[in-house]
Amino acid sequence: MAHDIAVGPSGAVDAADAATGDRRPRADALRNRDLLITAAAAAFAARGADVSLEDVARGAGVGIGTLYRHFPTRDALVEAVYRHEIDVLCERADQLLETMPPDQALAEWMQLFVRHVATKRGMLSVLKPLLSTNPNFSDQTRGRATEAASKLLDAGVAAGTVRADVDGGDLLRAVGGICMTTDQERSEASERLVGLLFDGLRHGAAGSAAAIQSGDASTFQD
Amino acid sequence: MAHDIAVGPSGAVDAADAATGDRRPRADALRNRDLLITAAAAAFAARGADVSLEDVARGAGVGIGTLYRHFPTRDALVEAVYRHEIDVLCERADQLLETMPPDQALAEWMQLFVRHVATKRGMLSVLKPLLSTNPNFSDQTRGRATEAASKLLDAGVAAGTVRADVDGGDLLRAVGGICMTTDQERSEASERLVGLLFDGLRHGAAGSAAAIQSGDASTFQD
DNA sequence: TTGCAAAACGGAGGGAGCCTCCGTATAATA
DNA sequence: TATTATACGGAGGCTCCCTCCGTTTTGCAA
Repeated sequence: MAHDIAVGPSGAVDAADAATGDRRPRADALRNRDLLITAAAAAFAARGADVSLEDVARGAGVGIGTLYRHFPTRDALVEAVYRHEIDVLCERADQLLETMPPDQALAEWMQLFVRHVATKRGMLSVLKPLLSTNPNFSDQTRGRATEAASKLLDAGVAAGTVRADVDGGDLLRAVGGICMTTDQERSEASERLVGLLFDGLRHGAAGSAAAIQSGDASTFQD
Repeated sequence: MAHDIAVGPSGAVDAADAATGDRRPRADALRNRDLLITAAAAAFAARGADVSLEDVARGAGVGIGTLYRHFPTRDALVEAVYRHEIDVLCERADQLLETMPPDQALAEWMQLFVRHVATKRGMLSVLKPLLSTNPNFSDQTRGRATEAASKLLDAGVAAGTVRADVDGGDLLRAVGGICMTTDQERSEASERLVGLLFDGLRHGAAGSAAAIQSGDASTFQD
């Protein structure tokens, strides 16, 4: 699943790679890396944030030393698992934009985000503390999600159905924050709150007065 | 704090008291409890979430056994420190309601919440993982905050300036969640997001159309 | 004041997880 | 096949967690 994370084909290795002396990893290294990510995902989902890394290594069938070589910190391991989840959401943003009006796509994506997070119960308990504690966690990965959020927002702004003074990063933080405070049984509450946020996003849009007066105010009442 | 548990005239001791064996805590126990809370607050603020409880005990000048007797879990200790912070916010809610219109008080309180949280940097790194991971954390304390939020919301709903389909718990979760995703340097971003949320709260209020048409749409533009 | 439980104290110690280090095994290369 | 750069694995040292129990202190009553 995460093969593309590894260094690309040797032809694509750029000057920086040459400078640091990077070279193509050995086959067993690549294989073990994947085994570890898979085992970690399973362990986190099943047993939550506090799994011992020794257990993860055991689950992957490798030694603890191998785990630490690939992922020097616990965070690094979590991030590798996390990245895949984000990829899924980013892809969906594009799909949504292709199949419905921007504001609807945005609303849909925000809800999708909540549901997606709610599904990953075990993972969530791992991510939550990390995301909330470490602002530098996964700048790169978060950047991809921010990009997706921005794309949706921009499309809405261009269509005049979404206000212009919120950026993708802000939106992501808000939605993420809401997800973080609710547990699985309350995911319905999250959806309501995210709906609320979305209403805020429409409020003040270029064409909002018209939308409101036409009685289209409450988007998430169904 | 638990003095009222103590009995009146000895003759009035009832079966329940005798059964649970409740009695007034000893003076040294009370003193050590306070010492521990103070030391913990300092340690958390200075060194973040990962202080060893052994260090906290040392800082308070008591043994580790004493710490564990008073606070059987790390969470219990954090909660004791946390409670005080919440008390401050609850008091402010009442004050605000007395001095300004409900919706304005609500907006003000939400912003106050953000700023208050942003100030407690060190504490925050302790609270965040806890609040987000443990849904049962401090039901009681959280209950007090929820109550304050509900009071503000209810007043707004009664005045027709706030929509009626959001409860205090939801609001608290949303604001708390937003705080959690932003760090100190970005507290200004949190304020913007909370403002956004507030706009969502007004949108759909009994009197919202009038408010919007009177040009009072953007509350947080100053 | 003195004596006596009851309550609280403190820290040793067993257990668990973290992470490093280095001898051994293995894939890539010639 | 021989060589060497890489990667593997797990023992071991360290820290922290938390419990347990002998010692100390406090509050109460005589």
